[in-house]
Amino acid sequence: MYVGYLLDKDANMYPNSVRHPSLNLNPQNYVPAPPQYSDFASYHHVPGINSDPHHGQPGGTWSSPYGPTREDWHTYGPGPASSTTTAGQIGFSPTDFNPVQPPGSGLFPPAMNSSVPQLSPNAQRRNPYEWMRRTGVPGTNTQSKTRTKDKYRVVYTDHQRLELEKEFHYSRYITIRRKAELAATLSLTERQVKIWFQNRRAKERKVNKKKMQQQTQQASTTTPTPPSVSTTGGIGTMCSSSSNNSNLVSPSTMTIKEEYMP
DNA sequence: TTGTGTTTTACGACCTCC
DNA sequence: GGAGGTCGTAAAACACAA
Repeated sequence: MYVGYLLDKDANMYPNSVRHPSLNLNPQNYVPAPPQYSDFASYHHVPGINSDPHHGQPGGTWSSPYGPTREDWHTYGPGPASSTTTAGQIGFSPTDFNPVQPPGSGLFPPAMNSSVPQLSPNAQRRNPYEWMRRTGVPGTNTQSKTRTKDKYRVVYTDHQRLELEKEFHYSRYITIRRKAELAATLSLTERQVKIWFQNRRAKERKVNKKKMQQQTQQASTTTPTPPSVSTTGGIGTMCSSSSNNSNLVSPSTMTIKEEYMP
């Protein structure tokens, strides 16, 4: 999966970046992260994308109320803290995708160099140039129209997807305010951000459903009695601003790595 | 190279909430 | 009534086996 590829690729990208505590924490916008999201406690937001006042918080540490740090997730390593970005120039450079920045490589990421190993499993089968071919040069933010009739759908850039994923990991439901911010910084429309989150939740539900089916299948074949479904962090514990989330399935039974396993 | 299955954007229908 | 939720689906983009 691409995102896994992206996250792997960005393994050392975001070391000390923090999320501004005021971002979603105002009374009406704050979406209390469910316990299962404690996995993302160490999720760090991109400082580079945060030219907006909500992401600034220089040097601060977002003391997450969401539980202990997860080692799977703190692999966001040192990353560029570009603070001079504007919408469309989202503090992004090709080097952002590479934890190791060889000196002198200005325009192209180390992935372009054969000496730098690919970090993700997908990368082994992906052409290192593919991210360029598919989405154009990052930073120019040229989205590829995929149809002659102007647009059927665009393919989001790796960076756009990465940031959206990170936001999603922070909260399954994006606030209006944050949606506007993300849309601005990623050069997307708010509608696109909204729909992306909708699709992303649908994807998660699909994955969880699949896992549940596998688990029940396993249980039925291994044990004579059906296993009791744990309610702690299980189904229906998803907490969100949405009033209609009872059918959501908690991802707590899976790790990040599981979810983004290629 | 090609056929096929999966994933990713995008939309419409419908529902709930304010 | 508008905004945003899920659900289902279309179609491009993509991965991969044959």
